[in-house]
Amino acid sequence: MNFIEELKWRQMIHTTTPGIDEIIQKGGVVGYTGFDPTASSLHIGHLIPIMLLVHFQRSSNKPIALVGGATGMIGDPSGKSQERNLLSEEAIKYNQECVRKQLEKFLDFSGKYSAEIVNNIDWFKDFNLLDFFRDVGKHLTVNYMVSKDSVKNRWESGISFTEFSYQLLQAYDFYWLYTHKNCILQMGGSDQWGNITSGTELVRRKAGGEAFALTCPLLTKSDGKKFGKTEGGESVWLDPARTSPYKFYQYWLNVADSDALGLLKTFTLLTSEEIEDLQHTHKEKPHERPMQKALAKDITTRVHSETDYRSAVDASEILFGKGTTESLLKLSENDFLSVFEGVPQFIVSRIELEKGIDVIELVSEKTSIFSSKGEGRRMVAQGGLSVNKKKITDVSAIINDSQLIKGRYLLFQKGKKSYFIVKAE
RNA sequence: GGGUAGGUGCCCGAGUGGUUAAAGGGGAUGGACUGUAAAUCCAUUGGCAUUCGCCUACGGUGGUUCGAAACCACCCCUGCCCA
Repeated sequence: MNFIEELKWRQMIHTTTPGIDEIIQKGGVVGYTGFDPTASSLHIGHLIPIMLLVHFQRSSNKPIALVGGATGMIGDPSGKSQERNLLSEEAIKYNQECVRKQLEKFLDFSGKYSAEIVNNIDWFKDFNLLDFFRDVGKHLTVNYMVSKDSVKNRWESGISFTEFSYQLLQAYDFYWLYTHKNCILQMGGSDQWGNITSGTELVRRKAGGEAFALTCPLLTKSDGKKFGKTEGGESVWLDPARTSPYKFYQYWLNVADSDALGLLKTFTLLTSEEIEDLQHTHKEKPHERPMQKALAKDITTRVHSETDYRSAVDASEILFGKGTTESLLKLSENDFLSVFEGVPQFIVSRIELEKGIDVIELVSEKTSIFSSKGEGRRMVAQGGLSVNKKKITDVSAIINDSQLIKGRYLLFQKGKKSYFIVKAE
């Protein structure tokens, strides 16, 4: 399989430096991509460069994932409209360890083209300032650096010397990998073009060698919203502690039809035939959303696990399928808890519940499912509240302990999608 | 420092003495439709009581008035222009 051809049909190429096709043809190339440890987990936006590495390795090349322990301390100005706060050294150390573990899930660390993870702190920590200026700074002019979009875009609002120097560090990474690991290709998002070419330039001037750049397009959603954010605006993380596998699965399942094709190409390893089949099926039965289902299945399985995928599907069935009060009552306590994991919980006194509590009071005073009694009353009257999957329409209904699931839980729904658990204690 | 325009509900924005809890739009939430989509349509969007009603609200503090978000005074803040 040819790397460039593969990326082409997947529409994952934005720009490349000339001559890359011929170099890659021969195979056995070493290439890398960088990840800054700005958080303790990668999010789905990072999956794009990860997929670049995956395809790279699958087409018989050696991928290197660089964790930016050093560059993460500086902050990349690319795509950022303002100067950012620096993270503490400990935070970065912790983050880079977490990031490293996540990367290990995607790449093959055995065989001829075994992947490698490096950390640029290793070559920067003992690099003193004067040496850096003499050995690196001397090779690139400020004029050249200023002409980069990442710097230009900040010209009016201001950019610190620290962030300005970022591209030199990244350029040096490339140079270091070129000289120590024989790495000749750097990949990244299209916003990285400037930083990457600073690297190829440094390799050319300082080592007289030729290095290559490949960037992929930044993803946009058809509705114009930012890719990788939930409706609520929070990022979709790879770390199950931050974004539960269920939510993760749901994110992909809910992508718009118009986005699904591109996402399938970018994020899954399905072949073009398989993807075409899915498109056909989708055209015939759009309501079944085969593209989204395949997308969600593939990614959830690879990022989490088969088991996580299964339980996400099960949970979705109960939450959104024809789940009824009966199927709800059939769940074991453990299944119940795992299906509703991450759902906001409220605790209500069992004694009060035995006496019976007015729905409106329970929903707006004992808990904050609704923000006021007025709102609660309104919503109930409009059919916006269900208890244990049954709609409540009577404003004066009384909730008591006989309705508890497993003798302990009440499942409230605001509308169709928002769930709340009330626990009796 | 001088001049000028302005500060209204989650946001934008109308309103310039009384049927104004405050037009309109956006957003948000709920409902219908549906595919857990998009589009569309309907409803709700200060709090309490829900039955008349009561309370809190239009930058802040006082004042004029039977009555003010609107008029006056002072103060605070923001935009723009000039030095």
